[in-house]
Amino acid sequence: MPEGHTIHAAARAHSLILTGNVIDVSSPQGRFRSGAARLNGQTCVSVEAYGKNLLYRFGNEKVLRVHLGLFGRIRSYNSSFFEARDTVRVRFSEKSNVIDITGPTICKLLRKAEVQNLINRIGPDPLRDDADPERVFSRISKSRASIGKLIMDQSIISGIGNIYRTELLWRQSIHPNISGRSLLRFQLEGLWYDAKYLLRIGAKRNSIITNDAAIQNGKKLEESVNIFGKSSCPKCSGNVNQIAINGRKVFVCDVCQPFI
DNA sequence: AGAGTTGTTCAAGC
DNA sequence: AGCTTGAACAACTC
Repeated sequence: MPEGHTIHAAARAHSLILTGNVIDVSSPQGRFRSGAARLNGQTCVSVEAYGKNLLYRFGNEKVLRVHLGLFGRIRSYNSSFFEARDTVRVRFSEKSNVIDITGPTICKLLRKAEVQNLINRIGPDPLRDDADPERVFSRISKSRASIGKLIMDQSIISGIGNIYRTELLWRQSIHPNISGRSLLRFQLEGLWYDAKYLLRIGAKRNSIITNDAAIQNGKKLEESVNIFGKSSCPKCSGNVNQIAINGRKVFVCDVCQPFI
């Protein structure tokens, strides 16, 4: 049952107008159809990120939660004459600027209480000023699970994905299979502050850059990372092993990241 | 054309 | 309870 919500918003800070149907993604029919929406003129007052969640707040206190998941994309066009492809779930538009969102795993209007629940259940986000790293340290220190798993658990720390996981652990010389509770304080701090550093660069450049030497000019991912997808370690030239954690590839240098 | 992918969530079982 | 695994889902690229 497609439950369509119609929104028309002008985002002050981002100067966008959202027109179109915002529909729970669980509806297979939930897709944007040009001209299908009747607008109700709600103003988008802010756009905010909590980890990988984007929250678009509207003047009527409603909040649009967008999570791009693995396949979701946000594309912008300079012409409103670009017809939305039929996979578009939300279109923001203003004059000749258009932003389309496709493939989000979550794209849903939340009530106030649901927003609070969401914020409460996701871990501190290194990109946020209000994030408390002690919450992260204490969770990791209590867990027997591997740091490779914990660091990508969005309820413990939010924002880190598969590539940052590999790169962070390599940069901090920590083997992914070491259990969380055996990490030392300086290692926890190393991971947190490096995550902050790398994610800031990523947000600024709109690209994953973890190699200090990489000056990113539209280069490929492989030139911007250290060992993700690589077969040899840039530090010691040794062999890089590929392991799987929760079915995702993780790359490790057993020399630089000793499994103590 | 088929494989691969920068992710989450739920359910079930140990 | 904490942890693990598997499945489902998404849309596009090469």
